[in-house]
Amino acid sequence: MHRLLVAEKFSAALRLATVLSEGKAKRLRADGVSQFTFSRAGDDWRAFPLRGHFLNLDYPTELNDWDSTDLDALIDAEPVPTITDPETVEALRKASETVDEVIVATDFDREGELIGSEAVRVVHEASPSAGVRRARFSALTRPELLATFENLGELDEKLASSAATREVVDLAWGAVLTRFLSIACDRRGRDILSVGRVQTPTLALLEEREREIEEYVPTPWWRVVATFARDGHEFRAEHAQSPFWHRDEAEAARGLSGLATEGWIASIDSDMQEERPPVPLNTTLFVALASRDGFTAARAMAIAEALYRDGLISYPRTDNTVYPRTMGLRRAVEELLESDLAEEAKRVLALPEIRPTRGRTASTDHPPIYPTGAARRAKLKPDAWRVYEGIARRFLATLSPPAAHEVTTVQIDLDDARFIATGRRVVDPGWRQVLPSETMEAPLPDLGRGGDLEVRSLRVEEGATPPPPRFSQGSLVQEMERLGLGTKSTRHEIVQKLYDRGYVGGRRVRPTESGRAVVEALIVHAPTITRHETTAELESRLDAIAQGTATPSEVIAESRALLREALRELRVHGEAIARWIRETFVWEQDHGPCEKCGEGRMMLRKSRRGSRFLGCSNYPACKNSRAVPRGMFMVQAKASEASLAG
DNA sequence: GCAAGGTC
Repeated sequence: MHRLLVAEKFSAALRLATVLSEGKAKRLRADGVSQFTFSRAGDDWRAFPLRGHFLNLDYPTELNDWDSTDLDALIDAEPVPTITDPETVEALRKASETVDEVIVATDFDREGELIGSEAVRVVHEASPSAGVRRARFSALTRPELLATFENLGELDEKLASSAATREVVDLAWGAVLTRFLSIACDRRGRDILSVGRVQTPTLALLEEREREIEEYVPTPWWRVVATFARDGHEFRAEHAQSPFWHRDEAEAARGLSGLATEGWIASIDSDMQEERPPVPLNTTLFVALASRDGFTAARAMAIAEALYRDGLISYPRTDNTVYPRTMGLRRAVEELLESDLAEEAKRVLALPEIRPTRGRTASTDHPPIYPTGAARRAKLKPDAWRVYEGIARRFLATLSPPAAHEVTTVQIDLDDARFIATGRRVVDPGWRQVLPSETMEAPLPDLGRGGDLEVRSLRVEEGATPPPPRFSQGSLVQEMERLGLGTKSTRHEIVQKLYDRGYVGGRRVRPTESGRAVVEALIVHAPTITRHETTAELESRLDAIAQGTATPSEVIAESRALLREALRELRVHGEAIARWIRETFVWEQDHGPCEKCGEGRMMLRKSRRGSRFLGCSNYPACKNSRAVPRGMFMVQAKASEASLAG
């Protein structure tokens, strides 16, 4: 028997081959693809690594001329799969020539099922009678894989066709609306106005937040604050009724404190509080943490991918926040003994038992992100080390005991007013030892059993409630996850895309005027594509396909009807929309008269590489150009080539 | 040249 094992990626093929062969698999390179051969139970096996999807949908060539293609025709057009990775497909075909059985071992999710079913089609071109089975596993651990291969299942063609339906729907909405807006606003080439099922609702979130900020009416507050001292050590206490929402109430409360020069401690209460260690990292949490450290989402993922390829961390694209039971946590900690975090690892190994925390999402994809190899600071670039260190410390923290804090509440009387001070002291750092925080400690001075306190100051502070904050890239990715927009593998790319299109800018993500004009036009005239609920509705129809209660053609027909309606409405208002968006663009791109020729205007342009600069509108007669003023756009490297060596 | 989804 010749069995062919098809994996979604290199690391999975390697792991499958290693486990199933008891470590005896041989690596060979055939037709440009590294593969693994081994024997098992008297059969010849070969593990073949794909590189994700090798097909992509596209419209037939005659529909790819934007000027001559009627968009109604595009809605009803049947897209055709095109091979995007011919080398892999050719190698797979060669590897399939004498195969008796193909075992689909791609990721255990909807896209994995589609990738697998497409791979089976390639296999059957070479070996039409080959049998097909499916290996479903939720972790590449030995026990899990051995159990899976004792009990192989069938390929789920319905699930695969639900993924194929998503492809058709996404392409149709994206292509039709992108072309409509781009053509209407006369924006071609690298300046197209893109629209999509995930990017547009994400932009709408940012637009909505921006509106909330603009329309926000701050509420003023007043706080009555006293500074007390004991033995020369000052601390702050607040009036028990703070904050006050009226100035005179605050002034009256201060008045009641009178002219007292001493405060009297009415009570001191101490309470022990346990701070539980954090949950394991999935992609979204990882991006959120990295974002707090100043990394963009795309840069954080690029570094994580490079660390993964170097064997230093586990697969970085995962929804899971629960370590699989079969994972071997102790081994993973022992691995770190060779790293610059050896001391921290030793502390975990010295614990009587290793009990990991668990998050809410136990999914079937990959384990949470954890370190798989030992790294040293001196061997990595500073950014790569920071990311690695963050992941490794987080991992150790999830295995560490809780931190214990003593929280002290002191009630102080000042004439007829009551003030409250709270302090916080670390009693047992627990996991905080490996993942410290700057705000852990805020102790009060030793107050003994009470008594008098010196009053150093008594004042009214005033301020106002702040508007909701702008999203960071990290909090945006978290919000996308919460709303079901995008996947662990694509959310950071979508955010990056909004920057690349010039729809958003800034370190806190803020829509540009152009981005706002585009999304506002769509909110009014094509709301379907701007709502995150549209994705949820699509998901439920895709589930129906997977369960056999709907067919792909039904769902595609429904989607086409909605798209036709959106296009009709957009066309009715086409001219007004185009004028609105174009005027906004011109206004936003115009950075004043050219200082060189004095005739042209300095306009925001995009270079061939995608970066932005200001160039004279009289180009090529005037070649004046300069950098974009800071803060307008966050210009950033894609960092896809990120290497780790330092 | 359009999307979103995989992975490198």
